[in-house]
Order: sequence, then structure tokens, then C-alpha cells
Amino acid sequence: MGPEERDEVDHIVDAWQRERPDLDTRPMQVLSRVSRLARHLDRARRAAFAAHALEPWEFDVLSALRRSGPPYQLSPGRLVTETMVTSGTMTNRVDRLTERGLVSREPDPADRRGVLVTLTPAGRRAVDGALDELLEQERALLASLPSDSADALADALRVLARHV
Amino acid sequence: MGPEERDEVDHIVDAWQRERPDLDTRPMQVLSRVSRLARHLDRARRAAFAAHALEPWEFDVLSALRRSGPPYQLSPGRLVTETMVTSGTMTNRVDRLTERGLVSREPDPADRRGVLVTLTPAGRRAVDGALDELLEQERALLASLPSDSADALADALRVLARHV
DNA sequence: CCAAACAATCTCGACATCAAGAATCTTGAC
DNA sequence: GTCAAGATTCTTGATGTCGAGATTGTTTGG
Repeated sequence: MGPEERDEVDHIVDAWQRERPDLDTRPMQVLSRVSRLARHLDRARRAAFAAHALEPWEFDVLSALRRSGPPYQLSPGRLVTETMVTSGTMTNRVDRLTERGLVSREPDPADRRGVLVTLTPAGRRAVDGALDELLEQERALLASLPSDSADALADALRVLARHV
Repeated sequence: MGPEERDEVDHIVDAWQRERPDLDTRPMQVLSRVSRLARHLDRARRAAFAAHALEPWEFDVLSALRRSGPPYQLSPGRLVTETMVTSGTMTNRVDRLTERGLVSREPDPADRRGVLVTLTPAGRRAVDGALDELLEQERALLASLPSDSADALADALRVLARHV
């Protein structure tokens, strides 16, 4: 095990072993950590974006538009699948981003039902700045891992994502 | 890289490399996967608990009480730290679990401000059944990884959790 | 003892999300 | 051409969470 410090999940697993010795708790060692780490990462992201006056949900939408490339337009339906939220949520998000002037809604010339959500120049500046800050902070966090270990971690997570 | 299939995060990273070639996107390979996987796990947990008529938030509270051992009592404040929510949220959760008969509120004999949230027999049955089901499902998911790879994954996640 | 600082819990209002369904438009079969 | 089925977006009501502050009780210093 080495001289590593024990974390919250180790204590949770110990408690279960004590109260339910019949359980095979190995899955918790991986999956509880994924869930708890994700919650901590959310908080860290919120802090990183605060300097750019963006909420995490705002960044999620803007970054999907930004990485789609010029002309930085996607349909609401496409944004729904990229960001893993429901259509009602996306309507609400686009409304508020429009109020802030970070995106605009354009009619889709090819389908009169459709809309194209378009990144404004202000939206692009905001998302580019926030991403630089986020990656810098994430790099600092990952510096605690040897780089081959980070690669192995990424590979293992990729396998899990495919099976879930 | 091997013959592994590429996942959503690989495509997202490719898109960023195309649009922002100046970025070092390696942190995304790990941390975006953690966040996205956690969202998928939430959905899987919801499905696993549905057979036991529990919501994930209900399980979180009940399991903290269950693994604390007899007499299965914790203060609201302790539950707040164990489950990573605010005190207002916990008041609301305990209210609804009390309505369902899964916990009860007892006065703390040692501090008249205090309350001890107590697991009822029905609550204990529900959480024990739900946990069995959850672990079984999680074991199936982890079967896609060799066991030494799962151990390495757990270790790497533990290191990250300590630095976030 | 008393007052002030501290601690534990709860209240309240704002907010983001979801699920289901409505409204609008498109497509394909006949 | 027309109609039914499908696709796209938006609306609505319910729900769970947060954050700030109120309430009640405890502790500590003088």
C-alpha cells in the first residue's frame, strides 16, 4: 500500500467492512471515488470560472459552441446531447446566455422549426479566458501524478465509460 | 494506444486541438472523464435504487446512518459533512425521510439544541437491499477492467482527491 | 452570574434542473 | 397532394439544492 495517506473513501469502506463484513466493497474503492472527486472538481471549476464571471453551466454551453469551430453555431438539440441535459434545461440556458449577450438565437435557414445558437464575440472571449484558467488549474492538480500514471488513469476511465 | 474504442472525450479533445492548437489538453483526458463518468454513474445508481423505491439522495443519508453502526444515529451536522450538502438541504431531506418512515428525529440528550437522526428498521431494510443491488451492478461494470488496473485506478483517484 | 461569542438546526426565497406534453414544422407513404 | 408519423423547440409544474439569516441553546471570560 505504501505510505499514502488514507482518504474519506478509505474510511467509508472501513466502516462498511465493520458493519457489513459480508460485502465485497472493492467497487466502492473506484466508483465512490469517481463520484466524490467529481463533486470536488465541480467546486474547483466554479472557483476557476468566477474570475471570468461564468457559471459552470454557462461554460458548458459556450465551450460546446467554441470547439465546434466557425461559425460557432449549433442547434439546441445538438447542445442537449453535448452537455447531457434535457431540452427544457437547454431552452432556459440559452435564454439566460442571450440576456447576457454571450450567445444569440438565429433562425435555421434549412429548417423553419430549427434554431442555431450562435456564439457572440463576447461569448468567445469569455470562454477562451475561462478555459485557459481551468486548464492551468487542472494541470496543477494533475502534477501530483506521474504522467504515465495519468495516462493509465485516462485509459481505465475510457474503458469504464464505454461499459456504463 | 491499442485497439480501444475512442469515446466522447476523445472527440471533444480532438475538437479542441483543432480549434485551439495552443492548448495543452492532457488534463481533460483525465478530469473531463471523471466528471462525465460521474454523471453516467448517477443515472445508473438511480436505476439500481428504483427497485428499492429509493432516490439517490435518500440512499446517501440512509447509508451514512447504516455504516455508522448501532444505534444508527447521527446529528444533522454530521450528516451534512458526510454527504457534502448544506444544512438547509439536510433539514429538507430528513423531513421527507421522516414522512416515509425511514428515519426519525430524536432529541440529543446531551445538547438541547441537538437532534439525532435515527434509522428505523424499515430504513435499515431499504438501505441494505439497495446497497446489495448497487454493489452487484458496480461489480459488473468493473469486470471490464483487470483487477490490478482497478487497484491502480483507485490509487490514482485517491491521490487526486487529496490534492483537490 | 451575565453578557457576548459560538454552535446546531431550521426557515425562507431564489434558482437550476427534469419530465411530460404542447406547438410548430418536415418527411414519407400512399 | 394529403395525412400521419416523426422531429425540433419551447412551456409548464414539481422537485431538490443552495445561501443567508433566524432561532434556540451552550460556553467562556470577566
